[in-house]
Amino acid sequence: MAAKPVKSTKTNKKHGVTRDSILDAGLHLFSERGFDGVSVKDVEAAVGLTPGRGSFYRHFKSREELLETIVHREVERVRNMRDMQQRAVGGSLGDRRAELIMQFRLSLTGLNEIKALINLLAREYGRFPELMKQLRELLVDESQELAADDYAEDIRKKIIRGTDSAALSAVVQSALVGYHLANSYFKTAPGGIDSERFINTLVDLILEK
Amino acid sequence: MAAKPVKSTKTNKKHGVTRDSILDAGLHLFSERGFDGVSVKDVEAAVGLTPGRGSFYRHFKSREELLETIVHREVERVRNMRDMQQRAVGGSLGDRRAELIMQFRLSLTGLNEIKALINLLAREYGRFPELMKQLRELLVDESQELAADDYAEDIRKKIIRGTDSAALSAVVQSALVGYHLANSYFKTAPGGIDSERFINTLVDLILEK
DNA sequence: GTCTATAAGTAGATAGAC
DNA sequence: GTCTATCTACTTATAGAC
Repeated sequence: MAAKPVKSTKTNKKHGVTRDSILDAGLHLFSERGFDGVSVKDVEAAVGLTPGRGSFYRHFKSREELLETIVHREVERVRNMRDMQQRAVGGSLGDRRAELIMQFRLSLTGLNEIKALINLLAREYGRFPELMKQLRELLVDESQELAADDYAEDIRKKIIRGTDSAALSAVVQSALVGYHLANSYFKTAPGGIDSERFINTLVDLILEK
Repeated sequence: MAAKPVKSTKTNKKHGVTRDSILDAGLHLFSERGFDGVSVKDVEAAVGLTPGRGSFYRHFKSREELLETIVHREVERVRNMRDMQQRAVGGSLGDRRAELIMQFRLSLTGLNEIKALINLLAREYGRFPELMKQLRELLVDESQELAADDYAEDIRKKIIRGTDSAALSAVVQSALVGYHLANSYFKTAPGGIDSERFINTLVDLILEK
């Protein structure tokens, strides 16, 4: 299994550019200017290679392979982060209100964390369906189901309002995502409402009493 | 005032391609493939000109001018539509619940109407700030203030819940926009919740009792 | 692992004939 | 109003020297 010669333990970078530095630069460039707005030349320049000399191709076989690698790495990174946080917050206090507020805060900071990834894929809408699917699973499918289960229990206990826990989960998630995107795309909080005020209003809305 | 010679009443198209047909084609092409994904050649082909011959430039001085004209036309179109609907629904029934449901339905169909425009500008994030500003005014600033006024009155009358009408307006608008975008970008209703179920849950949430 | 050089293609835009 | 022809610039990607 460990048959490869001992060149270096992990990132054998000698003195040149690391694969990771290309991934980092690519994520931010693609996110800011779109896939077509970033030439291989731009990426080379960003990591300190002489622009236009094609040294990029020693690291990735094409511009498209770079994009795929970036998305995959980012999705995994965020999935791990979310799972860790979830374990940390889960049923920590008896106070459901405080717990919801904390959860919504984490949702917003989580969305902020993958801002660049969302941006990147939103730009390339319809062009890389396979990559889009990865984002959907992470952002919608997985997140929403988990919350819906909690809401169902709270509804039984008459802690939160309503009867349709799945729909409630969709409303809450949509509100948080919508708020985040309005902030992100228009660089202004909708109606000038800051995130704490937004979260408080949302929590008041779903809590019974 | 009416000094121009009587060439033709409105769209003097002789027999060639109309300016409007280029705008229509441009909107849909840009929306589907992004600004950089659509060459002048593509636009020419779409309206029946020989691709690659540059006849496009008799109608618009550049590809960028085409984009600006498209956005301006679309924003005006939707603003007019919204204002007409608003007059039609305003205080029509004594039933506030039915009225809210109707309003949210109109919001969602309105968002659907400008799907192509939203798509187009979301792709070019950060590149055409002036055009983005037009969309924000239409979609966030104008819409949200109007709703907030209604909510403030309803809160006084104890018809709807909460104390912060501006924040409530932001939550509602964010939920609707978030729901629309999830549908639009992932081509699947979040959590499999259809729009009527979503709207009902949202209305139940904000109504007192 | 980076450089030089270069191939082959496509883009936006213009001038002028019809 | 459309077509022919063309200029210039830039793109992805490869081959081979160091």
